[in-house]
Amino acid sequence: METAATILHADLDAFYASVEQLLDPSLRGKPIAVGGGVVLAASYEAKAFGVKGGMPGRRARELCPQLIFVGGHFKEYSRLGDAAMKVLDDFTPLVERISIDEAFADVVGCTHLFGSPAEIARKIRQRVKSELGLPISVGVARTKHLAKIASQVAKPDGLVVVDPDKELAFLHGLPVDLMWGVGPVTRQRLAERGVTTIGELANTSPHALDRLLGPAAGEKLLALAWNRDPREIRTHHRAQSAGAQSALGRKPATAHVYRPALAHLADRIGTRLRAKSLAGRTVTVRVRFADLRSVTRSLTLDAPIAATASLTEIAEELVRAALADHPQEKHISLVAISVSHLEKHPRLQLEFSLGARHEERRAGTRRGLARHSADRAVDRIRDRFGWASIAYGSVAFGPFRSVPDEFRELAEKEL
DNA sequence: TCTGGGGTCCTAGGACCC
DNA sequence: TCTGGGGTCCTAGGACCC
Repeated sequence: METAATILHADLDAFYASVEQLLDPSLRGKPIAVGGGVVLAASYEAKAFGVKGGMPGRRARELCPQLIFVGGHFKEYSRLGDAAMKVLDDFTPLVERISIDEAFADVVGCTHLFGSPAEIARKIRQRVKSELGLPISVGVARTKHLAKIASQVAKPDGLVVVDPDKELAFLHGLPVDLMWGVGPVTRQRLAERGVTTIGELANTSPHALDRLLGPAAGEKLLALAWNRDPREIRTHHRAQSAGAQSALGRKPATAHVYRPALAHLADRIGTRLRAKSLAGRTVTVRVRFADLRSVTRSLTLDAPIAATASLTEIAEELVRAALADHPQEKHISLVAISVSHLEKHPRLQLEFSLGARHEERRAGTRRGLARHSADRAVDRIRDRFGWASIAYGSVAFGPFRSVPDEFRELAEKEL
């Protein structure tokens, strides 16, 4: 017997822009963009002009002179995204939240209560519309990959159900870039071989795909093109890393530029880690030069750290080393820090391994403990009075604010 | 006015161990 | 003096996703 199509992929349409149009009826039916310097989200009316997320605001205005920029109601995005996803929870516990506006759900165990998967999908769409006032598209299929493609095809504000016996007929006529894992580079490489549809990809030799995309990617795409998707619904997974970045414009590659930026980033990351009693062993920095090329440097420690001052020091050292390797680069446009190899830390056994010799190790231990209690004091003050109520020395003036912190938080994954 | 921010996974080379 | 190979970890870079 064939497996039934019980996987749903639900995706709120042009989410931030739809929320703005919901909150301000005068914006409905008009091309709007959330953001300013950069477009964070565009309404469908704006997308019709070619306006897309991530696009510089100036470029967007060129494409669509009547474009209306609106500020973000971040609290509302968070509330409405959660509320929409909670509608899925009312049908099944098997929900995998992908982001603020997107989730998979498996309704295999609840059709006897609520009807067929297609009927459940209709109910979900109807409830999100009537209770929250937001359009949401849903794809229904036997696999996650196909359900996701179905919801993309359904947009805007639609429902597409893929019957198990019509899967390949549905899939093979679609362009390759609808597939999970095909971005601009892969799409271009495939196009150079004359492969533009998923059907053409499916009929390309494994050997050719190997050479073109590498063994793992080739095999994966071929499996997906034949609708063999091994991925299952994962109800809760935790992030493997925590990071933060800051675009700087075009700034001299000097310590007095990157030091306060790194301190701010380390502060954000350290706060998040400590809030979840986590610490990480690997610190990675990225430096992007003025021409947008970037380099990374990383360091893996013996023991995990979470103290802001330690993260800052290591990040500074790594950035110094990266810049020293590229002395001809005089300007930088972005710095980033990421902390990985995360571990739950039961006690204050942190940052002990800063020196090789015994004395140094003891000094390092004392310093680590002192840093940890300083961080805890700051964390507690922020819990009561808000994040901006206190900051580390040179960060106090918060000079790097290309994007509001509230927007950053929307993109953070659960640690 | 030269493009935001938070993530995941894969590859490839080298060090090191057995 | 020359010769094998597997496994794991670390580092750097890159593609991709939302």
